[in-house]
Amino acid sequence: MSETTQMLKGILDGCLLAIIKEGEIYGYELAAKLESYGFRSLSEGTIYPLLLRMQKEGLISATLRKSTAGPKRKYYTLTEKGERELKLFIGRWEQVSSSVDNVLNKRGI
Amino acid sequence: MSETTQMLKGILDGCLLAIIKEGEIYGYELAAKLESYGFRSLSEGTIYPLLLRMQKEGLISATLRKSTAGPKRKYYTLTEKGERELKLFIGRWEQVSSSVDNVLNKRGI
DNA sequence: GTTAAATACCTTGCAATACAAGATATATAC
DNA sequence: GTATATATCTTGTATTGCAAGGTATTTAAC
Repeated sequence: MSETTQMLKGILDGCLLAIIKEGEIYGYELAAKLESYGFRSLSEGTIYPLLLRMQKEGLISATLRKSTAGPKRKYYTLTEKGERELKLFIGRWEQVSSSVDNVLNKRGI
Repeated sequence: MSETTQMLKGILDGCLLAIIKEGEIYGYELAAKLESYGFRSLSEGTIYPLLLRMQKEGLISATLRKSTAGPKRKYYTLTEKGERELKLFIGRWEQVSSSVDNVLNKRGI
């Protein structure tokens, strides 16, 4: 297991929501986009199950479309519930990341 | 399970190392310190197993001392291996947190 | 037309870890 | 002796990233 694996837990789902909010996108493209944002190569074994889970939870919805080169693509968009969850995620992230930064910079609140 | 629980995975151990590096400290005190840095009440069921694990891995070492009010305290200090691990953690944290910030601020590298 | 490569998606099972719940022990104050 | 605050540990559960392996489609090369 990679060293950053544990660190991504509870973070990846929010990042996917944030990217999907920018505009309709399909899984394969998402993986590339995450890498462009600085995430080290995330495997499909990570992304596809996550997307399915979030779809089942009603955070995102999917529509199939034909591709110009390959099998059908599954395009995802954010639902209202997904937008609310994204806001909650951002709040949690700000709380946690500022706490960590406080610890690393050695100053209390 | 709390919402931030998953987000703390792979982050807490590094934060403990960073606090222990500041100076000898025991578990009970550590919990209070974490809260002062902004972490919401972390239970002892989280902290003590983590400390034991890190001790077993040789990242920290412990000495028992009498307390003025209560049972003996177990004071922890950082080992050399722990210092190296702390540096690695900081590198991982900077990589991951900047990636997340990139996603949330919607700008690629 | 068959083969190869790139695209695109899914499933199963494992490993790691935060935490709830419960247990134990010491010292002080009443 | 009883209550309270201090201080530590153990067991079991839930969640989730990911490796490994599988399937299907389109285009291009041979």
